[in-house]
Amino acid sequence: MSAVGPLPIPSGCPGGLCCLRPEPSRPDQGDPVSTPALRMSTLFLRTLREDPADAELPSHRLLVRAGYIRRVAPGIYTWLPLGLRVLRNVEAIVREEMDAIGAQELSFPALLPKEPFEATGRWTEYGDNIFRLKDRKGAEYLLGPTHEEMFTLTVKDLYGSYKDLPLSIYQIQLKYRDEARPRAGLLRGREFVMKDSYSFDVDDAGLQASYDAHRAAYVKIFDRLGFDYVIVKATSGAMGGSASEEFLATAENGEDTYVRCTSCDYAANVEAVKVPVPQPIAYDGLPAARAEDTPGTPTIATLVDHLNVAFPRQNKADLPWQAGDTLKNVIVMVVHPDGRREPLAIGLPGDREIDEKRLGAQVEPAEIEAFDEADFAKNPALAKGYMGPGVLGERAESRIRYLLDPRVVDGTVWVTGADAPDRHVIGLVAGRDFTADGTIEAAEVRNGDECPSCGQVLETARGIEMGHIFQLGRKYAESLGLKVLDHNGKLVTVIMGSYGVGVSRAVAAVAEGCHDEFGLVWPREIAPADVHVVATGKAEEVFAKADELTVALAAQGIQVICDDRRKVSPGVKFKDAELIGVPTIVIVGKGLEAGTIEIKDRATGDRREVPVGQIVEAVVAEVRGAAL
RNA sequence: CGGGCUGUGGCGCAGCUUGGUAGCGCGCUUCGUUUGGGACGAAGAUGUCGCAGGUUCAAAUCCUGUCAGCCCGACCA
Repeated sequence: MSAVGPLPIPSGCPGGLCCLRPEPSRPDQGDPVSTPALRMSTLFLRTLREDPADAELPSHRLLVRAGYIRRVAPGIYTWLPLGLRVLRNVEAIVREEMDAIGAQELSFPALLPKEPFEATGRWTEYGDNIFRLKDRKGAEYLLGPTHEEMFTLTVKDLYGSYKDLPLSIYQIQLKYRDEARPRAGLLRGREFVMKDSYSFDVDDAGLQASYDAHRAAYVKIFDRLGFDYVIVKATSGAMGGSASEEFLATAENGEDTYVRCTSCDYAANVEAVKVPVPQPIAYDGLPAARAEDTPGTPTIATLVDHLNVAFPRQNKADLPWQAGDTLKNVIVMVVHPDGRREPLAIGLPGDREIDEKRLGAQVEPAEIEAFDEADFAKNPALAKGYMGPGVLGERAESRIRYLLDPRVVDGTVWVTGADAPDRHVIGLVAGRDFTADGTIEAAEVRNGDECPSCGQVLETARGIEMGHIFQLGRKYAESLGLKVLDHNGKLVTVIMGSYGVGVSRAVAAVAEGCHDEFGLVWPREIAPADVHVVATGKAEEVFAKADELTVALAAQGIQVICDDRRKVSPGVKFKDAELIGVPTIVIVGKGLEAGTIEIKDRATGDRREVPVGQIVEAVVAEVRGAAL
């Protein structure tokens, strides 16, 4: 048995703290590369007994408490040694899967000149979200919030022929966005690590192939990251583009709401849900619409109450009037990027609210503002609280564009405003009595809504956006002039795809999904180490054995954290091990007298005693087995 | 940008109503005891009480202003 003393640390490692860089991929020959262990006695780490006051979400709380990250400024964090290891592990997975589909890694600066962003209009469109700065000469720069321009311009710079394509390139880089409200630790920061890749193809078929390859790679990445996720249809947001899917980590605390079908495999971000359009209904023989006095009924609730008192239903006596029988008309102000303001009227069933996110996605890149009292004053045709289709529409008196919820098909019958104070129209038939300028997906999506794919029931859930893939199309290629010569010698605009993974966000998302009351519970592939060896007791023999085991495991290429702290009570060590969340905990202690060492599974709590002589292979099997 | 809350040692907090020596727990240092579930004793170190004005003999405490942070909402990848 070796005496406790200087540890046989592999050469090149000054103190066991040096292995913070991603582990290089192992040589194929199968010769295990020894990995320096982290020793708690010297590890730059301080765990906190209490939760930090400014953290709410479990991921934020635990990452700070367990000593993975420290806040420096709002939305800006330091990666401490353990955290950096996890981050690097996530990066390594992303890198491997991107490389596997032939994407090539490069790295753009985070500090960028403004000119490319002016060329695409985003210097202004991105607004306050850009961190801007000036150099000593007064030239303007920004910290890149995203790098579409750089990717596009660099390809333009170097390539000019269809023979050069297809091409997929990516980077893992820090991004900067001056969030109005950074929150939830790493989940929404102002500085964050993102993998973004772009594909460049000459035609739609090529784009589709590149998209499919990325999609497959993303499935592998998120499978390996080891948390529950869903792939949902999405809108492409400010980036522009068409086909689009998001990878969401399922999480109650997530910021994104999505729906999934309880019967088929349909899933979509609420912003992207398309309402199933009912068949038009024949309206021959329906009674004519009639306007009635409905005093004091400017809201749907007051209107429904009044209807049931003053105009109880005759034909369906057992069905009182409901909010869904009314057609609610709402006006918003659409503000275009050039500052132009245009009112927009939306008609939807009275039992639904406008979902501002869904509406926003429809009018992108324009923004929505309230249509206020002053705006009403400028449009005398509008009777606030009693607006109806009578005056709405581009060819109607108000000249305001009027779009309907897709549920309002021809033949549906409604109660709606009569465009005069205290008056409503009953029995107004869509298609017969009014038409609109089109339809719009702006009504809220609710739990229980009909699935647009199979007609069954949708349920809503929350998630964290982890990845987003979409077919960008020609937007950036056009505005930046990225063209190549095709095989006929003609210039064609390149078609691009855009694919992002929130790398630092993934660390938080995994933590959000993988923890218990005691601390973090990392999936094996991204854990800061494979094994956490805990030496308990004060016997020299215990520390010597823990040391020996640590070295032996490291020699097998296993990453080890060894709690070799003297004068620290076992309770503290156990608590720290559980907080830190390495998947396998090995306890060298009281069992040693009987010749055994304990292996404990962090996730399940299962523990077993293993004879000292078999401990190395038992741990190796545990690690390799679970890691596949 | 709206609403709410909070700024006191590295962390978590009390003290403020009613002005008068800046306190507690954790952590940290030293010594001793302890060592299988966040040990114990003793002795220590660490504070421009967010900042700036004002009132007062005297301000962490009262007044005015200001800045910052967190949470909810809006917005956003």
